[in-house]
Amino acid sequence: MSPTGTRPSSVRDGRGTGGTGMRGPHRTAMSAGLDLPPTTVVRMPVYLRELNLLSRSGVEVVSSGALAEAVGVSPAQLRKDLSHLGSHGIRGVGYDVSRLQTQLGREMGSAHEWPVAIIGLGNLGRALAGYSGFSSRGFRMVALVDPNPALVGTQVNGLPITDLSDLEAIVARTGAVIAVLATPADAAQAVADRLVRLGVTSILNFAATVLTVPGGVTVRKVDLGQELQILAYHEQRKSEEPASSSALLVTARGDA
Amino acid sequence: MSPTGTRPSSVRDGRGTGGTGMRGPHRTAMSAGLDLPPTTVVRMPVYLRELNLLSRSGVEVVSSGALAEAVGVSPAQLRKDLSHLGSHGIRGVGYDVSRLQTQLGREMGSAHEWPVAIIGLGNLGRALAGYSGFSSRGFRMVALVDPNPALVGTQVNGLPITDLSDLEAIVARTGAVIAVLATPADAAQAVADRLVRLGVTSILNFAATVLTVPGGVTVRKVDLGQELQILAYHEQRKSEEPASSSALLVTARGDA
DNA sequence: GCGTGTGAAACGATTCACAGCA
DNA sequence: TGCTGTGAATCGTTTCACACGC
Repeated sequence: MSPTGTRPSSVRDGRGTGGTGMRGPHRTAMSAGLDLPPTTVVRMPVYLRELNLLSRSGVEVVSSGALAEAVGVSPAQLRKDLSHLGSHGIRGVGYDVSRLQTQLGREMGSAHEWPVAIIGLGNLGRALAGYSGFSSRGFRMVALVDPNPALVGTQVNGLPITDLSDLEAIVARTGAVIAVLATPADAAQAVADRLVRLGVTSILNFAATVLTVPGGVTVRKVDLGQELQILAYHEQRKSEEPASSSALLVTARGDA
Repeated sequence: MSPTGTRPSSVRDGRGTGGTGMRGPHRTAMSAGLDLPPTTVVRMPVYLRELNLLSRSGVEVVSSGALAEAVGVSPAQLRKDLSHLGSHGIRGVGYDVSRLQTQLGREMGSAHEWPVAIIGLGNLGRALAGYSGFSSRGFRMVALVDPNPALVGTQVNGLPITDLSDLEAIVARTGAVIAVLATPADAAQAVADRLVRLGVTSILNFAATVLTVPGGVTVRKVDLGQELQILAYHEQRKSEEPASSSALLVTARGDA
């Protein structure tokens, strides 16, 4: 899509890598900055979560086979993924759970708590505001914003809802760099534009619309209706299929 | 794909369909049942949504370039995706919006309304029960199930919550083949097992755990904490990067 | 022996580039 | 002329298979 500069800030790549060239893996032995393949990045949080679970149950060492099975990937894939962070396993044994946990956590940015703003507090936004899976993974909701006068001033999970017109002030004050967009689809782009102007560089978009943002801003879209439609496609295929004898249908795994 | 590998029960088998036989509404003898590439399947609902929008605004013809830009993919990719459904565009002109809409809708299973059950009505489950993006895309919530006595009997969006112990009865009665799992992580696998036994063959899993299901059952996982962690990873990289000269880092598009 | 780490092979998805047709 | 449809080239991801070290 690179071409078509029709609209304003579409952008897409740039793949700035170039520059000083030194960027590949192993920039420094210690600490992060690794350029992981996108598919690996997506799986890392899953590994991390499983490691936390293992750690909590007192497991100290885990093999790629065992961990892989727990998270539903192949052992080879797990090893390849982990190898991107350098070599931390012990041959013939496995991985030290707590070491790997630390290493992976640092790489994924779990080292500190990220302040998050939620824009749009309808049913979904309110559910997200109280979602325990956020806080347990190192995120703290610091701002709830909605234009609805009936909501402004009320609290969700102990945090007051601020009026949309105060978006700039509250984001600046709380220092949120990650925003969760749970507005109606037709409001999403306008809000995203304001957020970007404020310095927000990561957006989790629940609105069923494609956001256009400048380079340097990361957007992840979660479209719940889309997910169900994907399932419907598979359902339909199954029902059409006349129980073909040798069929061995594959199960789609997560992937996002 | 099929991560199979060493997994225990996973995959294997030819479609449990057996038992209750064909559940899905009509098998619509006519029309495809095309085996689309997984990445294409994921994008189809996005195209479909945009087509609905265009249709509603009276647009009758759209080019791959225009449609592609609206949904954030490259024109070549869009054409390739659509070409899987056969040739429906007009060279030199573009695609007939309503024709494409119909064709795509049929292929994705939007031809009829799918009955859906939601298990787990905590904050998230309740939000999903009232989520307009489901009904507007051809899904109808027909059963809400939760073990909490305080919730059982109350209504969400006009639909009463049933006790978990009545899961079998309500699923059988409503004929739901698609289920949305919004239970705590530690309850998810057990509920999934029961659902599968009941003939449910598609599960949208919001619990932060990997489900193991027999072959023929499709699972899609939506892990909200994971999504934020992916954003955190990118945030971290940006903050570590000392504003490398001409850096113009990439924006992650969908994922899958 | 066992399990990691990793090149190399296989596979799949995306992009390119252009022939073909309205 | 303009845009679709599509083989061919490219790129990225996954899987294989085996050398290496505990």
